[in-house]
Amino acid sequence: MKIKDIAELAGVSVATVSRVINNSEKVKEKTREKVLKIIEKYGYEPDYSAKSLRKRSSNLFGLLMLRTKMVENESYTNPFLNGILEYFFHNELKLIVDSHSEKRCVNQYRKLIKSNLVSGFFITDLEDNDERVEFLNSIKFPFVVIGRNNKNNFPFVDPDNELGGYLGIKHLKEIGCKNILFISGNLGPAVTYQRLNGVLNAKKDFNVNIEIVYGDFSKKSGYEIAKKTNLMNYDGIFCSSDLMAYGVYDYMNEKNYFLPLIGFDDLPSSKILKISSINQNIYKVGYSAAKMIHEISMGKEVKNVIIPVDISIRESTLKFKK
Amino acid sequence: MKIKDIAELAGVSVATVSRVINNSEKVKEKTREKVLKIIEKYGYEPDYSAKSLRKRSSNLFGLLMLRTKMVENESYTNPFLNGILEYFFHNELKLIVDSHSEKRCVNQYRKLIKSNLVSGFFITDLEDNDERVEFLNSIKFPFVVIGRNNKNNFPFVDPDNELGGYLGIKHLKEIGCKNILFISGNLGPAVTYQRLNGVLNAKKDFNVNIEIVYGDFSKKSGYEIAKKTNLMNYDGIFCSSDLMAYGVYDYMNEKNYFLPLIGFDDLPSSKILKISSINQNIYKVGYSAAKMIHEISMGKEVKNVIIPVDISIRESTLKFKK
DNA sequence: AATAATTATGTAATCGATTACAAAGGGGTG
DNA sequence: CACCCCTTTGTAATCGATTACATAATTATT
Repeated sequence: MKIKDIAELAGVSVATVSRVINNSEKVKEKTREKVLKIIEKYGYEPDYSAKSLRKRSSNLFGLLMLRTKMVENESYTNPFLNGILEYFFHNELKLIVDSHSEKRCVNQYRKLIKSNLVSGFFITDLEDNDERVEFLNSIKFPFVVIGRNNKNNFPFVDPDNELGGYLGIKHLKEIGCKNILFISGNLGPAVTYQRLNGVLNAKKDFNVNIEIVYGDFSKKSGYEIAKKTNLMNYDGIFCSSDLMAYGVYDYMNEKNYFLPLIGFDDLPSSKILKISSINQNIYKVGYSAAKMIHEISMGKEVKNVIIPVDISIRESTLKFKK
Repeated sequence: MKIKDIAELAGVSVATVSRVINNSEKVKEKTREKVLKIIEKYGYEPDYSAKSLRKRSSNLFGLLMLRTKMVENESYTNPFLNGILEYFFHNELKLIVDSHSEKRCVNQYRKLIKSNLVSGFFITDLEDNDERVEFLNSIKFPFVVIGRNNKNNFPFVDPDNELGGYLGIKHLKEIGCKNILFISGNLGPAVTYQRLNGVLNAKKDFNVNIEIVYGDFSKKSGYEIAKKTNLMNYDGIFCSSDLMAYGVYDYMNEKNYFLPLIGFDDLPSSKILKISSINQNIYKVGYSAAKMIHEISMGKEVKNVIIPVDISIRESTLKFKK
């Protein structure tokens, strides 16, 4: 069933049918109804390829994720996808999901662009020394980066990690902590600095003592830091990742000695372990990114978006509330 | 840059270029090299729409997920996607991910088909009273169902839930349990029966006492069952979902009274809580489903696939080992 | 060397939509 | 009724690939 068939059945030309489908030009109301009836009756849908070929544009967008990160950051993917899909669904856009390995992935992007398969794409897990940086600088094609990238001027959506750091300390202060251990991630990723900044701002605002040590975001590093630190010196612990908080939690469980504990990321497990955590609103990140790539692809000017974060307060801190 | 440009630059006709690209017919080696050099030089990629329009087929496949389920079964999505993407990546296929709400989703599938956008799709979370069942019976279009559906004869991929039930009991027996409480999911979903069957088979084989009670897969129901049951009567607990196991775990923590505990699904949190669980190998489910839809779309005969499951043994049972 | 057989290449139709341009239809006015 | 203007509709070119068929080039056969 193609446009020609519909045209014949309705006794009009293909141009008229096309006009009805696309609301492009004025069509007499009577004709429109006649055509719509036939379309409805036969459940006609325009051929996707023909349409994009002729229009020289598609409503497909690409999301290429690093395979390793996809597995590591498992709990990021789902809300992020959900956010994108929510926006896409309401705007009749479609998402192509693909994975790529660390190396030689630029070719995948290049292919996507050159074959006119997508009208834009999302970039995740971009690091400064990434081969994609040079590539992204060289193309004139719509894309949105998830996560800030200090060195470049790419359009981005990013959770407000700084606010997250701030909120964590604020909450600890509120339940009465005065000597806080902040377990930061390793210096390198942008989020490390952002979270740290928030913590330092809060330190000023709330006048608390904060000791800073550095892990590497992993559970293991959290555990080991807890082990080699004299926890007696502190009355609250804030970790720059949930995984590190889980490590600390494990250690505290072993020693049966508990301090107020906050993580960062609000992974599903934190709910189950009842550990307070900073929630990054990844769903909204996805939604905003989707909106952004859509607008960019239509040639609109866009502003970068910083998504506010929340704190999910649970027993790990609540039970210490004075 | 289109095929005509390449043809002119290489001094051949478009047909020849097309032949080189598709390895379709014999092309003189010298000509091939000449053409490939130009293609390489200019980074030419065939236009995707033009290709699919002419070929009347695409290498896109669709995955429509229920929004509610996507959020609920968060930890399912990622390994499942990963499995699909792994296969797709190596076979140059692309995945379109879309979401749909409970109602009126059949139209989305119909649209996908009629617009020739995809060459097949995955069906997830299919229930017996689903409006999609009738639809799927009515179409002649490639699809694969994830999860068995007893009433229909659709091609499917499914984890071996029965084996999972069996392995759980087997393990409890091995660490010395003789009176086991099995907390089943509610009667309804196919998995409930499958897991239950495995449990009953194991009961016969291993000669243990098993009491069966019914929850609804949720954490809350696990907690409440634990609360109203006299746990003293048992020396081991096997839950038909990790969430229920978490509920039981919570209760045991409160009472500081512990029994060997196994969950089902092996959610990420189980690793952190160190609760033994049945691992469904969702990654492999995805991979197999991808392979299957690919083969179906090429007209091959396929056999349904049942993916073996494992048991992840952790402290929740290990520490009771005699 | 002439012819047949085989291989390599080119020409042009085709996939199913959109849209520029042309043409027809309809209404109002003097 | 003739003329003009505006609305509505139709014709045909076009997007960029694939491929049936025709033809040219090459090799093999006698």
